[in-house]
Amino acid sequence: MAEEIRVRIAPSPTGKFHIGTARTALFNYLFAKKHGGQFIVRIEDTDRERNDDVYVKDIIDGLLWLGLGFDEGPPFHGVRATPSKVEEPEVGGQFGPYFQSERLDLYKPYVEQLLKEHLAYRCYCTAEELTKVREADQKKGLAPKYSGRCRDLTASEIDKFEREGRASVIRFRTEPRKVKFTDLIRDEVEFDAELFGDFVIVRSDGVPLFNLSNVIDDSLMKISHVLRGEEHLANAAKQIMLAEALRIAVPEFGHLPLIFNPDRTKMSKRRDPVSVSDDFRARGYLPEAMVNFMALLGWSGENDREIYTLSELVEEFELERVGKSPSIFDIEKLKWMNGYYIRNASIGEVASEAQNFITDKKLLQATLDKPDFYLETVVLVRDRLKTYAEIEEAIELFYTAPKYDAELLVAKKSTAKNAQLALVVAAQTLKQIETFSLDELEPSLRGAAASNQLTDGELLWAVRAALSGKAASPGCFELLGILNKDESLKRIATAIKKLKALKS
RNA sequence: GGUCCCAUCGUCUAGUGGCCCAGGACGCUGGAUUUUCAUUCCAGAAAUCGCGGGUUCGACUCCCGCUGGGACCGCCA
Repeated sequence: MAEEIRVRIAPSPTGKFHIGTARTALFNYLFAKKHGGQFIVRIEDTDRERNDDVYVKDIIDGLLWLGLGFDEGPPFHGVRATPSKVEEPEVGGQFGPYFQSERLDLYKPYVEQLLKEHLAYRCYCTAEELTKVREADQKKGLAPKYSGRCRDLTASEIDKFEREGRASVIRFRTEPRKVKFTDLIRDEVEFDAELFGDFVIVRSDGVPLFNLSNVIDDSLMKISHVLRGEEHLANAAKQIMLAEALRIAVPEFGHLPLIFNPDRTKMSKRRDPVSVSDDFRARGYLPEAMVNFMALLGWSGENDREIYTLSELVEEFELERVGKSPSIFDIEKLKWMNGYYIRNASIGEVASEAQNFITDKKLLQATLDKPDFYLETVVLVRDRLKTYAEIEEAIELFYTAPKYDAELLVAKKSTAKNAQLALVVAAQTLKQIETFSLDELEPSLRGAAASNQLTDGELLWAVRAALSGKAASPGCFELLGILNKDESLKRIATAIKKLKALKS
């Protein structure tokens, strides 16, 4: 099989780029690149009511952000989308257009052919009639399927409907048969076509429906493998029937297990973090962590390995190692992985990426004004970050004197009295030191603690708390080193005042 | 209701008849380092492999049934 591997994702722009779509895109990308194939994006925007171009942009931006550049797809330089990070992928392609709404004419001959060969027919039933029947069926516990009322209309009946100006849809004439296929992930799958009934393939406004346009486009675009969510499993059977009727190529299908919430329900737009841009990118997650994490949802490599870059995934990816059972999206593990990637990124990268998450204008300006100082602060906080969004809270103490309660200054096994003593002693000691360096700071303060019957912990906690105003922060000496003499002494003085006030 | 799919620690998963009274990771607990937090390191608890039958000398692994969960059944995709 020297056939070229060509895969696609076919999102419909009816919402923000969904994490499930992203995972599907990832697996398609990995599969294609592993085999030297092409990854294609086709926007299925035939549902005029629900489409919006802002979603097209969101989807394409998201793909590029994740690093999933595509070989063919819609243009993103124009109005419909803009590129973000990543090297610009080749866009457009010889099988365009890549917006389904621009391909409507392409479907016409196929529909005509189906009609002519009586493999499809016009149905004049109104939507109301059908809903009524469907609801009645469901109540009776019957499988809801089309009755076939318009299946064998006579010429005069058709004539009559047409003269009445009745709208019509086009239905595919489903023959009683079994549709069998070998799914790349689920192996042998079989459906009884009779259960589908004669499904609609063209709407009354002449726009082809998903199953039809999808299968025609896949054929026209020479798609070799279709990897998509499990919710499409039954569609595969319909599409195979359609493709056979149309005498066009049928791609290989592979249906990926779905991703669920912790409560085992499908992730929903309304309550769950599913938007790649809003819920992950904007919250300070790294694309590398997202990719790595998503890959492990349903796929696993060998040797218990957990950490993979995109290109390593391309290298290791095997469709055979994709599981069949649905997985739950565990945000805790994502957070861990995100933190891992932050810790392993360079200081420079963390600094510049995290900077985008500083919302306070003055703080942001301060980091911009003194980039070297900002870099130093990042060195101190980087290992504590789980997401970039935490940067602001982590570094603000380096820029403004903190607000806190006096109680904070007292170490766990210490007393307010000792805390005050510690601060006074520390201040005296620090005043003697000209330039704050770790080498000098540490022995001096420890010595000061010892000679005043204070434990290291009591003294260092008090000083650290005075400097940071937080129960958790970088270390005492690091803080002193970066805040420097004047600011440190000032904060310690404030702390001493607080303690005095506490007593009275 | 019908059809189809799925089923190993709380979660992501390894495991393709004996190496598994089940391995890794997240999370959790304890410890070490340490001035706090985080990092790092070490240790631990955590799955009678959904249940019941088979097949086999031997089953997490194969077969059947059951149960549970999910998806789909639109003039959405």
